[in-house]
Amino acid sequence: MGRSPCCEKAHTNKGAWTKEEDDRLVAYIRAHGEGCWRSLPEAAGLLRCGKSCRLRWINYLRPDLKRGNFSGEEDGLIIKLHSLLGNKWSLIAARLPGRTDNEIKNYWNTHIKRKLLNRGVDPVTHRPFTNANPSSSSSNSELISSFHGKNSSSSDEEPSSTCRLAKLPDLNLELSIGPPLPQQLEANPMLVNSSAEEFKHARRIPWPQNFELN
DNA sequence: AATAGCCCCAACCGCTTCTGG
DNA sequence: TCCAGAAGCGGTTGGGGCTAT
Repeated sequence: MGRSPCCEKAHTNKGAWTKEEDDRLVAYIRAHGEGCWRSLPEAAGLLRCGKSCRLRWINYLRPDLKRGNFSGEEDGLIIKLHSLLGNKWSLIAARLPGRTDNEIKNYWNTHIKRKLLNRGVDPVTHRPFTNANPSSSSSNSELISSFHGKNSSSSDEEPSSTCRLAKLPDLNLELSIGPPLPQQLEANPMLVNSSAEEFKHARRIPWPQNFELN
């Protein structure tokens, strides 16, 4: 019937991680690298399930994490990417060096969603609500909303990704593995820290067939 | 000073997808 | 090609901290 549990729950800790557990996990990964999460807890001497270890490492302990507030630039990027990708947090995180999918998801739900609502923009569709004030200046969300408006002729159907990209020329979705081109770096400094490593987590989302990157 | 309500975020859960045999 | 196990993803929740009353 149900799926077997990912680990032997009777013998695992749950809840907040202690300093000692963090230290053990970091020490183990420093020594052995990220490997088999399922066997890691036992090997590292942790009474946690592998999933929990993976999450703790990815979301909190990784040395390349950027802590602290999101910049305005990151804000705008998240909104744009969300308008294109929806709740594909791992894909969005892949475009924001040092940020995790969980962090972006939380930030979206607690800050950006509210911000868009205050502007009269539906955070799900990125379209203005019918009673939205059309007179304000062109913020990112409004740029996106106005684009959606032009393409929403018949139904709730989402426009194709290629179509969306064509309308958002300032958004670089260079999602192939490899260093960005010099002209791409010049156009978007956010790409400086991008690497194949960032796309490890994004590899499983299939792109639309006609998805043009350049 | 006490406490009720709210906000934020770390962590969990269940499902999907990938991979190797 | 199929299947089982492992990894990854996104939605949801619990609880600690902050603020208002």
